[in-house]
Amino acid sequence: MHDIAFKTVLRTAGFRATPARLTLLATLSRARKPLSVQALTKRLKGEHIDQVTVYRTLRVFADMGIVRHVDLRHSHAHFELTTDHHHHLVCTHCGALEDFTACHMDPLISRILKGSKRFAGVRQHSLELFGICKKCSKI
Amino acid sequence: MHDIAFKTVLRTAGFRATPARLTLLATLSRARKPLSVQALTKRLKGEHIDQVTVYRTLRVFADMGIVRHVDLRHSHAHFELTTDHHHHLVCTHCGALEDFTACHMDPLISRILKGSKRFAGVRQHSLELFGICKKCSKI
DNA sequence: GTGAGTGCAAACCATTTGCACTCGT
DNA sequence: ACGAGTGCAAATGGTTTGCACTCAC
Repeated sequence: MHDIAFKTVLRTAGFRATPARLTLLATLSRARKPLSVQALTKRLKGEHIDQVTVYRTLRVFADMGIVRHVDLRHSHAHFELTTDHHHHLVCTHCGALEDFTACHMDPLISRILKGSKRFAGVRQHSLELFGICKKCSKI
Repeated sequence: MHDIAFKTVLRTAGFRATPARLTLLATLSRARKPLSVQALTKRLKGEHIDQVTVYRTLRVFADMGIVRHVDLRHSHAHFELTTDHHHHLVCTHCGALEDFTACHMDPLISRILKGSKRFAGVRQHSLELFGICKKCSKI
């Protein structure tokens, strides 16, 4: 997905395609890993986008469904584009990240829903694996 | 697990079995669902345990591995005993909770580790399902 | 008796809110 | 030109830290 596509996505959803939003989307797209608000704001430095705007914009994106909040068990939130469904391996020692796509949750989810008396449906799921990367395991 | 067992667990791990810690463990044990620090502190009211102590104690327990931090996508953390491995269904509308135990992650995890160049092992995983409960789906 | 554990007050830091200004439409 | 979007400053709220006191060992 690139700049012109982003513009269309925003307009179609009834939002304005401002420079801040387009830059933010482009930066997230380039990053290819979840970014914290701080990291995101720093990478935008040439553009002078306020951190508050980053927060507000990320919330809009999350509500739209094009950005997802990822819990990496740090003290602050991380965000990434939802362009493809994937999850993360996180090294609890150095913070190294790796993606994986095959989570095969659908059979599990439908089995759980069948066994549940109170739940009607599942829309999203969190799934992150926390472990040790090869570098840190050698230390 | 009951009070005397908790005492042993703490002592064995090299920690002191103080009233605050034992009460906290008993409360978590009674709750049978993840509690926020606030909720936890309230339930201990008769005992006059400071919220700061609750935070510090929970960290100790989490480091020991007998308590786990659960991310329910609220603005604050929730904690529960790790006595049995399970996960949660969370209603994104009303916050209703339900447990499920069968997550069958081991095959998935070993498959992912085989395919990973950078990761040596996985120790923990997060997995929560976010959806709509039957009550809220009728509204 | 000694140091781990606790309470209280204050600090910290990620995130949110208020309000006046700006710019996309 | 109208209102959505932004920047700046200030508030908020969950969580952490400093320090003197207490109690489990």
